[in-house]
Amino acid sequence: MENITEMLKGVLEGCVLEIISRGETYGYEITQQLRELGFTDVVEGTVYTITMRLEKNNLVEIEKKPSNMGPPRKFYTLNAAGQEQLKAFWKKWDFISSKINELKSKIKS
Amino acid sequence: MENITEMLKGVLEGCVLEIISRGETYGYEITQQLRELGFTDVVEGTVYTITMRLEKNNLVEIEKKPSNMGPPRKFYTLNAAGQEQLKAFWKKWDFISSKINELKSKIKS
DNA sequence: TACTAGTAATTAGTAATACTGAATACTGGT
DNA sequence: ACCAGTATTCAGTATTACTAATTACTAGTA
Repeated sequence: MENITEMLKGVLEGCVLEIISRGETYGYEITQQLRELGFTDVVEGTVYTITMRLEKNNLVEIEKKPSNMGPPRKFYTLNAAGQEQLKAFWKKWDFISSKINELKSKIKS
Repeated sequence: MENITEMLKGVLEGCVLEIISRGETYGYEITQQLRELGFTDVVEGTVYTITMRLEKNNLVEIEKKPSNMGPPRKFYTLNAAGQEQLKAFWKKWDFISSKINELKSKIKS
Protein backbone atom coordinates (compact mmCIF):
# COMPACT_ATOMS: atom_id res chain seq x y z
CA MET A 1 0.00 0.00 0.00
CA GLU A 2 1.57 3.26 -1.13
CA ASN A 3 1.77 6.57 0.67
CA ILE A 4 -0.27 5.80 3.73
CA THR A 5 2.09 7.72 6.00
CA GLU A 6 -0.24 10.62 6.72
CA MET A 7 -3.02 8.25 7.66
CA LEU A 8 -0.69 6.46 10.05
CA LYS A 9 -0.18 9.58 12.11
CA GLY A 10 -1.64 9.05 15.52
CA VAL A 11 -2.47 5.40 14.92
CA LEU A 12 1.07 4.06 14.73
CA GLU A 13 1.78 5.03 18.30
CA GLY A 14 -1.43 3.28 19.34
CA CYS A 15 -0.33 0.14 17.52
CA VAL A 16 3.00 0.21 19.33
CA LEU A 17 1.23 0.60 22.67
CA GLU A 18 -1.00 -2.36 21.83
CA ILE A 19 1.98 -4.51 20.79
CA ILE A 20 3.86 -3.69 23.99
CA SER A 21 0.74 -4.48 26.02
CA ARG A 22 0.85 -8.06 24.67
CA GLY A 23 4.11 -8.58 26.53
CA GLU A 24 7.59 -7.22 27.05
CA THR A 25 9.21 -6.41 23.72
CA TYR A 26 11.83 -4.18 22.10
CA GLY A 27 12.07 -1.75 19.18
CA TYR A 28 13.39 -4.05 16.50
CA GLU A 29 10.80 -6.70 17.27
CA ILE A 30 8.01 -4.12 17.32
CA THR A 31 9.10 -3.01 13.86
CA GLN A 32 8.94 -6.59 12.60
CA GLN A 33 5.49 -7.09 14.07
CA LEU A 34 4.20 -3.93 12.41
CA ARG A 35 5.62 -5.12 9.10
CA GLU A 36 4.01 -8.53 9.55
CA LEU A 37 0.74 -6.80 10.31
CA GLY A 38 0.92 -5.19 6.86
CA PHE A 39 2.69 -1.90 7.45
CA THR A 40 5.58 -3.17 5.39
CA ASP A 41 7.38 0.13 4.99
CA VAL A 42 7.79 0.90 8.69
CA VAL A 43 11.49 1.05 9.61
CA GLU A 44 13.40 1.00 12.88
CA GLY A 45 13.89 4.75 12.92
CA THR A 46 10.17 5.37 12.84
CA VAL A 47 9.50 3.01 15.72
CA TYR A 48 12.39 4.52 17.63
CA THR A 49 10.82 7.98 17.56
CA ILE A 50 7.66 6.44 18.99
CA THR A 51 9.35 4.47 21.75
CA MET A 52 11.38 7.56 22.65
CA ARG A 53 8.14 9.51 22.93
CA LEU A 54 6.63 6.81 25.14
CA GLU A 55 9.69 7.03 27.38
CA LYS A 56 9.56 10.80 27.52
CA ASN A 57 5.88 10.73 28.44
CA ASN A 58 6.49 8.09 31.12
CA LEU A 59 4.17 5.50 29.62
CA VAL A 60 6.63 2.59 29.70
CA GLU A 61 9.08 0.81 31.94
CA ILE A 62 12.47 -0.03 30.45
CA GLU A 63 14.82 -2.93 31.00
CA LYS A 64 18.00 -3.53 29.04
CA LYS A 65 18.96 -7.14 28.45
CA PRO A 66 21.85 -8.75 26.53
CA SER A 67 21.08 -10.72 23.36
CA ASN A 68 22.94 -13.61 21.78
CA MET A 69 21.81 -12.41 18.36
CA GLY A 70 23.38 -8.93 18.44
CA PRO A 71 23.65 -5.87 20.63
CA PRO A 72 21.61 -5.55 23.85
CA ARG A 73 17.87 -5.05 23.59
CA LYS A 74 15.80 -2.41 25.32
CA PHE A 75 12.64 -4.11 26.54
CA TYR A 76 9.50 -2.12 27.14
CA THR A 77 6.43 -2.79 29.26
CA LEU A 78 3.42 -0.54 29.74
CA ASN A 79 2.96 1.07 33.13
CA ALA A 80 -0.43 2.20 34.45
CA ALA A 81 -0.29 5.47 32.51
CA GLY A 82 0.61 3.55 29.35
CA GLN A 83 -2.40 1.28 29.76
CA GLU A 84 -4.61 4.32 30.23
CA GLN A 85 -3.15 5.82 27.05
CA LEU A 86 -3.83 2.58 25.21
CA LYS A 87 -7.44 2.57 26.39
CA ALA A 88 -7.79 6.19 25.29
CA PHE A 89 -6.30 5.29 21.91
CA TRP A 90 -8.87 2.57 21.25
CA LYS A 91 -11.65 4.88 22.36
CA LYS A 92 -10.49 7.50 19.88
CA TRP A 93 -10.03 4.89 17.18
CA ASP A 94 -13.51 3.50 17.67
CA PHE A 95 -14.94 7.00 17.57
CA ILE A 96 -13.14 8.10 14.43
CA SER A 97 -13.51 4.85 12.52
CA SER A 98 -17.23 4.70 13.26
CA LYS A 99 -17.65 8.26 12.00
CA ILE A 100 -15.62 7.64 8.87
CA ASN A 101 -17.51 4.45 8.10
CA GLU A 102 -20.77 6.28 8.71
CA LEU A 103 -19.74 8.86 6.13
CA LYS A 104 -18.61 6.13 3.76
CA SER A 105 -21.85 4.22 3.92
CA LYS A 106 -24.21 7.17 3.69
CA ILE A 107 -26.50 7.06 0.69
CA LYS A 108 -25.33 9.54 -1.91
CA SER A 109 -27.80 12.34 -2.51
CA MET B 1 -13.93 13.55 21.80
CA GLU B 2 -10.71 15.21 22.92
CA ASN B 3 -7.42 15.52 21.11
CA ILE B 4 -8.12 13.46 18.04
CA THR B 5 -6.27 15.86 15.78
CA GLU B 6 -3.31 13.58 15.08
CA MET B 7 -5.60 10.74 14.12
CA LEU B 8 -7.46 13.03 11.73
CA LYS B 9 -4.34 13.63 9.68
CA GLY B 10 -4.81 12.14 6.27
CA VAL B 11 -8.44 11.21 6.85
CA LEU B 12 -9.90 14.70 7.07
CA GLU B 13 -8.95 15.45 3.48
CA GLY B 14 -10.62 12.22 2.45
CA CYS B 15 -13.78 13.22 4.29
CA VAL B 16 -13.80 16.55 2.48
CA LEU B 17 -13.38 14.79 -0.87
CA GLU B 18 -16.27 12.49 -0.02
CA ILE B 19 -18.51 15.39 1.02
CA ILE B 20 -17.75 17.30 -2.17
CA SER B 21 -18.46 14.17 -4.21
CA ARG B 22 -22.03 14.17 -2.84
CA GLY B 23 -22.67 17.40 -4.70
CA GLU B 24 -21.40 20.93 -5.23
CA THR B 25 -20.62 22.57 -1.88
CA TYR B 26 -18.47 25.24 -0.25
CA GLY B 27 -16.05 25.55 2.65
CA TYR B 28 -18.38 26.79 5.34
CA GLU B 29 -20.96 24.13 4.57
CA ILE B 30 -18.28 21.42 4.50
CA THR B 31 -17.21 22.54 7.97
CA GLN B 32 -20.78 22.27 9.23
CA GLN B 33 -21.17 18.80 7.76
CA LEU B 34 -17.98 17.61 9.40
CA ARG B 35 -19.21 18.98 12.72
CA GLU B 36 -22.56 17.28 12.27
CA LEU B 37 -20.73 14.06 11.51
CA GLY B 38 -19.13 14.29 14.95
CA PHE B 39 -15.90 16.15 14.36
CA THR B 40 -17.24 19.01 16.43
CA ASP B 41 -13.99 20.90 16.83
CA VAL B 42 -13.24 21.33 13.13
CA VAL B 43 -13.21 25.03 12.22
CA GLU B 44 -13.31 26.94 8.94
CA GLY B 45 -9.58 27.56 8.91
CA THR B 46 -8.84 23.85 8.96
CA VAL B 47 -11.18 23.13 6.09
CA TYR B 48 -9.73 26.05 4.19
CA THR B 49 -6.24 24.56 4.23
CA ILE B 50 -7.70 21.38 2.80
CA THR B 51 -9.75 23.02 0.04
CA MET B 52 -6.71 25.15 -0.85
CA ARG B 53 -4.68 21.95 -1.15
CA LEU B 54 -7.34 20.37 -3.35
CA GLU B 55 -7.23 23.46 -5.57
CA LYS B 56 -3.45 23.43 -5.73
CA ASN B 57 -3.43 19.75 -6.66
CA ASN B 58 -6.08 20.29 -9.34
CA LEU B 59 -8.59 17.90 -7.84
CA VAL B 60 -11.56 20.26 -7.90
CA GLU B 61 -13.44 22.66 -10.14
CA ILE B 62 -14.37 26.01 -8.63
CA GLU B 63 -17.35 28.28 -9.17
CA LYS B 64 -18.04 31.45 -7.21
CA LYS B 65 -21.70 32.28 -6.62
CA PRO B 66 -23.41 35.09 -4.70
CA SER B 67 -25.31 34.24 -1.53
CA ASN B 68 -28.27 35.97 0.07
CA MET B 69 -27.02 34.92 3.50
CA GLY B 70 -23.62 36.61 3.40
CA PRO B 71 -20.56 37.00 1.19
CA PRO B 72 -20.17 34.99 -2.04
CA ARG B 73 -19.54 31.25 -1.77
CA LYS B 74 -16.82 29.27 -3.50
CA PHE B 75 -18.45 26.07 -4.70
CA TYR B 76 -16.35 22.99 -5.32
CA THR B 77 -16.94 19.92 -7.44
CA LEU B 78 -14.60 16.97 -7.93
CA ASN B 79 -12.99 16.55 -11.32
CA ALA B 80 -11.77 13.21 -12.65
CA ALA B 81 -8.50 13.43 -10.73
CA GLY B 82 -10.44 14.27 -7.56
CA GLN B 83 -12.62 11.21 -7.98
CA GLU B 84 -9.52 9.08 -8.45
CA GLN B 85 -8.05 10.56 -5.28
CA LEU B 86 -11.27 9.79 -3.43
CA LYS B 87 -11.18 6.20 -4.61
CA ALA B 88 -7.54 5.95 -3.51
CA PHE B 89 -8.47 7.40 -0.12
CA TRP B 90 -11.13 4.76 0.54
CA LYS B 91 -8.74 2.05 -0.58
CA LYS B 92 -6.13 3.26 1.90
CA TRP B 93 -8.76 3.67 4.62
CA ASP B 94 -10.04 0.13 4.11
CA PHE B 95 -6.50 -1.18 4.22
CA ILE B 96 -5.46 0.63 7.36
CA SER B 97 -8.70 0.18 9.26
CA SER B 98 -8.72 -3.55 8.53
CA LYS B 99 -5.16 -3.86 9.79
CA ILE B 100 -5.84 -1.86 12.93
CA ASN B 101 -8.99 -3.84 13.69
CA GLU B 102 -7.04 -7.04 13.09
CA LEU B 103 -4.51 -5.94 15.67
CA LYS B 104 -7.27 -4.89 18.04
CA SER B 105 -9.12 -8.18 17.85
CA LYS B 106 -6.08 -10.44 18.09
CA ILE B 107 -6.14 -12.72 21.09
CA LYS B 108 -3.71 -11.46 23.70
CA SER B 109 -0.82 -13.88 24.31
C1' DT C 1 41.95 -12.29 8.34
C1' DA C 2 38.36 -9.64 5.89
C1' DC C 3 33.86 -9.58 4.56
C1' DT C 4 29.01 -9.82 4.69
C1' DA C 5 24.34 -10.34 6.60
C1' DG C 6 21.28 -10.14 10.32
C1' DT C 7 20.22 -8.08 14.64
C1' DA C 8 19.59 -3.75 17.39
C1' DA C 9 19.66 1.10 18.98
C1' DT C 10 20.26 5.84 17.82
C1' DT C 11 19.98 10.56 15.62
C1' DA C 12 19.72 15.08 12.78
C1' DG C 13 17.01 16.82 9.49
C1' DT C 14 12.66 16.93 6.43
C1' DA C 15 7.82 16.89 4.79
C1' DA C 16 3.07 16.82 5.53
C1' DT C 17 -0.92 17.89 8.00
C1' DA C 18 -4.31 19.92 11.23
C1' DC C 19 -4.81 23.67 14.48
C1' DT C 20 -4.50 28.60 16.46
C1' DG C 21 -6.08 32.90 16.28
C1' DA C 22 -7.02 36.18 13.88
C1' DA C 23 -8.72 39.66 9.87
C1' DT C 24 -12.03 40.86 6.41
C1' DA C 25 -16.68 41.19 4.46
C1' DC C 26 -21.70 40.64 3.56
C1' DT C 27 -26.74 40.31 5.30
C1' DG C 28 -30.57 40.91 8.44
C1' DG C 29 -32.54 41.98 12.84
C1' DT C 30 -33.02 44.85 17.15
C1' DA D 1 -25.19 51.75 15.69
C1' DC D 2 -24.57 47.29 16.99
C1' DC D 3 -24.43 42.32 16.84
C1' DA D 4 -25.00 37.49 15.29
C1' DG D 5 -24.65 34.46 11.55
C1' DT D 6 -22.59 33.49 7.22
C1' DA D 7 -18.27 32.99 4.48
C1' DT D 8 -13.36 33.29 2.87
C1' DT D 9 -8.66 33.92 3.87
C1' DC D 10 -3.97 33.50 6.00
C1' DA D 11 0.59 33.57 8.84
C1' DG D 12 2.46 30.93 12.20
C1' DT D 13 2.72 26.62 15.24
C1' DA D 14 2.83 21.77 16.93
C1' DT D 15 2.92 17.11 16.09
C1' DT D 16 4.06 13.23 13.71
C1' DA D 17 6.18 9.76 10.52
C1' DC D 18 9.92 9.37 7.28
C1' DT D 19 14.82 9.78 5.32
C1' DA D 20 19.20 8.37 5.51
C1' DA D 21 22.55 7.45 7.88
C1' DT D 22 25.97 5.85 12.00
C1' DT D 23 27.33 2.70 15.51
C1' DA D 24 27.72 -1.91 17.44
C1' DC D 25 27.34 -6.93 18.31
C1' DT D 26 27.25 -11.95 16.53
C1' DA D 27 27.89 -15.67 13.29
C1' DG D 28 29.09 -17.51 9.04
C1' DT D 29 32.18 -17.83 5.07
C1' DA D 30 35.62 -17.05 1.48
